[in-house]
Amino acid sequence: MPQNFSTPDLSQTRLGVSFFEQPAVDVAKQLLGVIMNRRLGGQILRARIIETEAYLGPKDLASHSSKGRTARTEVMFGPPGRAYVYFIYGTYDMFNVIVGVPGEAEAVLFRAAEPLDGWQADLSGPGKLARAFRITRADNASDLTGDEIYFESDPDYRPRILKTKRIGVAYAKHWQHRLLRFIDAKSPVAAKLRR
DNA sequence: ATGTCGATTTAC
DNA sequence: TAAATCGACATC
Repeated sequence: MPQNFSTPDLSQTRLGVSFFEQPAVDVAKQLLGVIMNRRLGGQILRARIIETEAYLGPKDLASHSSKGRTARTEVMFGPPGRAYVYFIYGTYDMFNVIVGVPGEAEAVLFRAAEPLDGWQADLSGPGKLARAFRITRADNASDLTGDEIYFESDPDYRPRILKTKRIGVAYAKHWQHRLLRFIDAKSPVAAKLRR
């Protein structure tokens, strides 16, 4: 039986480690429009990412890595493409991906997304996004290029990228003013995001 | 051992 | 505009 060698390889659209090896700002921007996948038992939860924030390492006073290497931030100083999940306000888990050069502790926070495939969920905020995707501290340090949580590019989708200051980082001296939050203005959900 | 405060959300 | 809620981190 002759094999069909021209069968499209769907995994080509899946984002690998090299994508996450880029600087945080690049990853944060390129993540807009990307499809996030989470395998839960038999089904897969999917959503298009529409809001992210970049955190630039120990020098960035808004980043947890500016506190140095601690039990909590340890994963930030590790290899890119891994999850950094932390608990805050006694209620929410925040989902991030480590990016850039290992040891430089850059990260991107996932802040909002549009559910796909008829999935009814409110993903407009980092706490709500993580909760809906069932992501908790148990997922900390997990590989985001594997089969549990992974990302697919959608070359046909072109986001309209809006830049603003990051949310909730007023304590971060001059870093609070940096335009490190990225929103896809094309998304209907973008209209109701916090300003 | 104790106090402060947060990469948020929701309700008043 | 403020309360909820608890763990990380700093300080005593």
